[in-house]
Amino acid sequence: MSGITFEILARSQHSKARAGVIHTPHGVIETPAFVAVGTKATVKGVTVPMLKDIGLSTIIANTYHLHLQPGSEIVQRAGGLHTFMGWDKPLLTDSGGFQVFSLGAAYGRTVSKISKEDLEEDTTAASVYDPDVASQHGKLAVIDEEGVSFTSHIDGSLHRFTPERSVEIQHRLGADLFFAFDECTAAEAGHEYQREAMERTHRWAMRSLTAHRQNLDARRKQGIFGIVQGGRFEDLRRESARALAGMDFDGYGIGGSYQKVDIDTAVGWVIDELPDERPRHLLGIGEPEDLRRGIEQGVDLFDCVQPTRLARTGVVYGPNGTKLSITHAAYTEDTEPIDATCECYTCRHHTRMYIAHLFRAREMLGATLASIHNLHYLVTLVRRERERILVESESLR
RNA sequence: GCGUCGGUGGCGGAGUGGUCAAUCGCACUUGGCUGUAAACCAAGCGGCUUCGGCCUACGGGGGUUCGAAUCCCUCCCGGCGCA
Repeated sequence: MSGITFEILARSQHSKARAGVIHTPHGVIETPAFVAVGTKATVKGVTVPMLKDIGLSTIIANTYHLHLQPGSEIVQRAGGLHTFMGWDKPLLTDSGGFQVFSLGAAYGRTVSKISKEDLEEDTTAASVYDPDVASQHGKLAVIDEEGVSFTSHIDGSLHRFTPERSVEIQHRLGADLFFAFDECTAAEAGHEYQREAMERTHRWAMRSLTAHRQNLDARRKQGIFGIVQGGRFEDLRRESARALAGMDFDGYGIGGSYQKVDIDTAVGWVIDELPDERPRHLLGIGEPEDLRRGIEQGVDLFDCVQPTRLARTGVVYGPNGTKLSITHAAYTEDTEPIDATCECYTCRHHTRMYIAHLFRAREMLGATLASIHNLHYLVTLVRRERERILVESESLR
């Protein structure tokens, strides 16, 4: 018996959207939901009471980062991730697979998880994982069939992740839900490499699932999600989703890199193939428009660094979702809040000119106030979408 | 008043005959950021430009020189010392 269950409460009559509840040992996640990214057991710059005030129900932390610092044994000794970070609500951990991408193929390059333009296929993408090539390029991660070897970005020490090791670490961290170890590929990787990486990810998924099932205690408390890959190729995406659907995960992550248009297409293909009764998590996606599209496609969970990273670099979601660079000259004497219609702590208490001043003066409160606002903006956006699905569903009856 | 040191782009501060429209830092301006090596990174920052250049600039004025932010004279301004 898994530690988590998913219940669908309502379905939109206009799209594939659905509203539901994920029950976890640490409470419920009302879906669709936006999950805050708390990589190193902290949502950067925001305290737990602030997160609760914003309305966040769930945080996702990272296996790779917590393994390197402070180490999963330390977290376990603290009583698990919940106790360690003082968060008593649902928690997820990502497997570290994304770091294989960001420290491997994407390392030192301007490769983004999202590519906006039509990229030419890079048929040599497979070769970037060759150890020699990798060392030439100064990459920190190298992939083989068994797992990934990587050097710590913190102190250069050598480490190795296998699916079993990732699961073991995630058991120690003790989040309510965690992800199977996967390989996130670059959007421009060609079909050949995407297939190779995808098939390896499937084998890793099975190994992760097996490793999880062997730990009866963890199995009772934690759920595991498999991650669909396949790049932007329909055949691969569908194949990947079908393969994972056959593995009886508690839910499914949709991973990989995308082109902007893929949010509609690739996610749609995947969802067609996934079991309806299991939750789906679109990994690493979080622009307002992407959230709306994902929800329409039937996505239940999202996580993204975008709100907090943008906030720290002085960009906030303004009225109607426009992005404001708060340090622009225009705001230095602007007595309005970031968004007069916003009900977040920041907008209820502070002006644009004040926040602009904090950023110019490099005061850390600026990043905190901006993060509160951006998180609130996305959480509220998703909650409203959820309410709409519920209302639409009721009107149908 | 005498002596002395110094006046360089928004600020600080290099440069001390040509490769200087002038190193660098700060400030400023504008981009970028989507499972966080990110409180970060990048570009710009005298004016004009058909992007090849052109013009105006290193306190003011004058001079030496093929050539001056750099040397000389003079004036103005500031710091310090002595009266």
